[in-house]
Amino acid sequence: MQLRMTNQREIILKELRKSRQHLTADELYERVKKSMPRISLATVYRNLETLSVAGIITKLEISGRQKRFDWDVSQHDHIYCGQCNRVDNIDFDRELIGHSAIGSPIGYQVTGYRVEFVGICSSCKKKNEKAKEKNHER
Amino acid sequence: MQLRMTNQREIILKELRKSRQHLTADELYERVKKSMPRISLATVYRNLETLSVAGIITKLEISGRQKRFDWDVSQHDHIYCGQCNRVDNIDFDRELIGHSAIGSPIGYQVTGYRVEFVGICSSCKKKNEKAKEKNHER
DNA sequence: TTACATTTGAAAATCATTATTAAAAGGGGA
DNA sequence: TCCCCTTTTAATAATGATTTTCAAATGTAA
Repeated sequence: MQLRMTNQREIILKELRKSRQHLTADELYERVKKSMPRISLATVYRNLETLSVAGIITKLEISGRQKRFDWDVSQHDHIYCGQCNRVDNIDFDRELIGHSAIGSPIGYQVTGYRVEFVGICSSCKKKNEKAKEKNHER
Repeated sequence: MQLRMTNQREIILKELRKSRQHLTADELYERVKKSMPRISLATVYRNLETLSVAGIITKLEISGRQKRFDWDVSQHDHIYCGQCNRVDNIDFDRELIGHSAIGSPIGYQVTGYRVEFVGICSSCKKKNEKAKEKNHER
């Protein structure tokens, strides 16, 4: 894990950690640009890849188009908002699955599993309620 | 669900059902072209979307690049090969999760969850063994 | 049959991501 | 320090998957 910490690498990592969120490459790009305006989006992608291969961050395999990155490398699961694609952590006992007998994997050698919860985040819930009210007004 | 069954729509659906697999849009396109050579890839995408919105098929939100479509709309989980991206069904007791208390969804209204297993499929396993043998020969 | 709506094929556009390339920056070791 | 070699970068082009656009074709209802 002897990974050279270049300037841009360090700023990208610091910004992701500071955010405490699950950001996409371009969200992170927007933030990093503030302190390093000439950085390129490709550099952000490249370093996020490097950092995740090194195990310093995690690349999340989640639904939706854009990938998101997690500063928290401990094994945990996520929930995402089906409306705005926001991602948050969810507390859930992974052992439940690990200990369950996995039936008929038809010749597969199972190496892992991911659990992904789907829902509506609180901010979208509020938005929807307001839109509903407006509908009633008409 | 009163969905007009156009010619192309019907052929696409029939081909997917016939395959008994989890095909990508372009895999399906290649198959459909055989009986309808002038069909366009956009039509395949368009109709797969329409069919899945209507609940006649399922669009799979899986890891990897291309989305896959499932003729089987019953709720079940999948395993995918991390090497060739092939997708298969996996038999697994979803109740395990449904009954588990879901901790701190921080304001989310949970609407569902997906479990995705990862592994190496039997055909890739074989391939790898052969490659290994070849390595030893040298 | 006419009039309107839906669907299609072909092509262009979009979106996220990766590859290319020439220039800049970083390490050593003499 | 200077030289040489490797890595990284910014900018841009390229890629792959999917979606959009639009004019033509098809379907439907009165």
